[in-house]
Amino acid sequence: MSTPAAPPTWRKQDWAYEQLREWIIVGRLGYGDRLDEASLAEELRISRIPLRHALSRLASEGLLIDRPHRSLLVAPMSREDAEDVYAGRTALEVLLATRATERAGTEDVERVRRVLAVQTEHIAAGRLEDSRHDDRNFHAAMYESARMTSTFAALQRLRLLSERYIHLYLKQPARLQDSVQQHHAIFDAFAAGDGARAAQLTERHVTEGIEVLRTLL
Amino acid sequence: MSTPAAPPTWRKQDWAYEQLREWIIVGRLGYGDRLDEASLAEELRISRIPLRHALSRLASEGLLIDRPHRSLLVAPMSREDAEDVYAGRTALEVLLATRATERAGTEDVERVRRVLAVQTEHIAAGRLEDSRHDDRNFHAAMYESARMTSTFAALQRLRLLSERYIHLYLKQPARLQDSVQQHHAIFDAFAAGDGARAAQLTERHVTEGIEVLRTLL
DNA sequence: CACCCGTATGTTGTATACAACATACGCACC
DNA sequence: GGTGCGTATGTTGTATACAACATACGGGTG
Repeated sequence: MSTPAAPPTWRKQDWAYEQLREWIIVGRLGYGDRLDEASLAEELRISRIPLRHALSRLASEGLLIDRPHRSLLVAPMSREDAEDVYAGRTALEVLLATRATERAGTEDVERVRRVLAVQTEHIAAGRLEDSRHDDRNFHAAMYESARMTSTFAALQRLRLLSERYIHLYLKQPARLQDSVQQHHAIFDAFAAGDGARAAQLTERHVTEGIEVLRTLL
Repeated sequence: MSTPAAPPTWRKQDWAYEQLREWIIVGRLGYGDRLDEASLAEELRISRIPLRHALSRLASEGLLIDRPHRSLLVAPMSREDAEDVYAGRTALEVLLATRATERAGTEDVERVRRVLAVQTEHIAAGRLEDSRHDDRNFHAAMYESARMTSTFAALQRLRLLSERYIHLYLKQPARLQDSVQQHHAIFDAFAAGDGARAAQLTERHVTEGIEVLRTLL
């Protein structure tokens, strides 16, 4: 078993959280798996205390189901859940794209431009493994301009839940090309200050995601 | 200090979570207050371990700010934050009201009717202290029909953040009358299967909340 | 043979003890 | 007198040990 030997630079609880989150997203931990605290703690080379912090955070974010006095469960995936998550995302992303465009200053536009340039480079270099990260970065950089930290946090919750689904299809290079092209289109509307168009393109961007998923679930 | 002496029926971490959440909502714990784990644990008559679970959950839900190796902070309130939270709520509640109405069966309508009846009784009996609870129950009962658990959870995050603001004005009996009247109107549209109208009334319901807040912040 | 209850086993929940880190203070040096 | 570093203090982070609860198994009883 490929237990990461690297000791954490920060708090173990944060490190464990990110590790477990990744395992859940890529399916190393799936629905029905037994989440035994002692075994997990041993595998991660930490004690149960920081592990429990990580688990409790994942539970409050919806990736795990908390059942008092019983083992935690990895939340099941389903087509209904994907539809649910994507519908919620659409509502919030449309709002955030609109406000972000309305409120963006020149430094905001530059920030998003830089993030998009990085993603474009990664695609050109064929670095598929960064795609989920780059995608998240682009939207985060853009929505930062909206100055809506609470709404953005609510969106982040839904985005996190959708990452397991995104993982299902983002390995296909063609999808990455589509995605980055759409990002460029959204960015153009954003930079031009056309909020309605940025929102419309964002809605379409999210919608295409669920459409692809419908063919896979 | 009125430390509740009642021992928890369930896990202490859950009890502490609810206790602290309430203290934050009603302002007994406010921005700038020192959240010292040892003192809080002593006050709640529990050890630091369950307390830390409660704190970490509140932090991941946005009521507290987590700064590694430093005391947690109660998240500040501001007019900008209220605008943010209410804008996000509007987007999600409109979506949920629409879907709830579309998907509701007769048993769903009956459930919401019962909840609304309870609230109406409480108002008539002058039990103001239940108002926040009843308000939450009504919307939860209705949105349950939407069968969108993830989107609903994202909304709950925003609703939780708004409860501190709601607390500012919900003590006024006149507001309660308005609120329950609006609930009846929303319920009528919901029961009639008129999703567009239910959504419109819901949007107005939320909007009135932020409008009242603008006069107070 | 079916059902129920007591017990054994294992897992989660909590407390206590210790280690690591951050901050503030004071002393020395410039 | 001001600045910087070392140390003291206090708080958070983690580990270990124990208690409480849930489940599964087995013996007893109808």
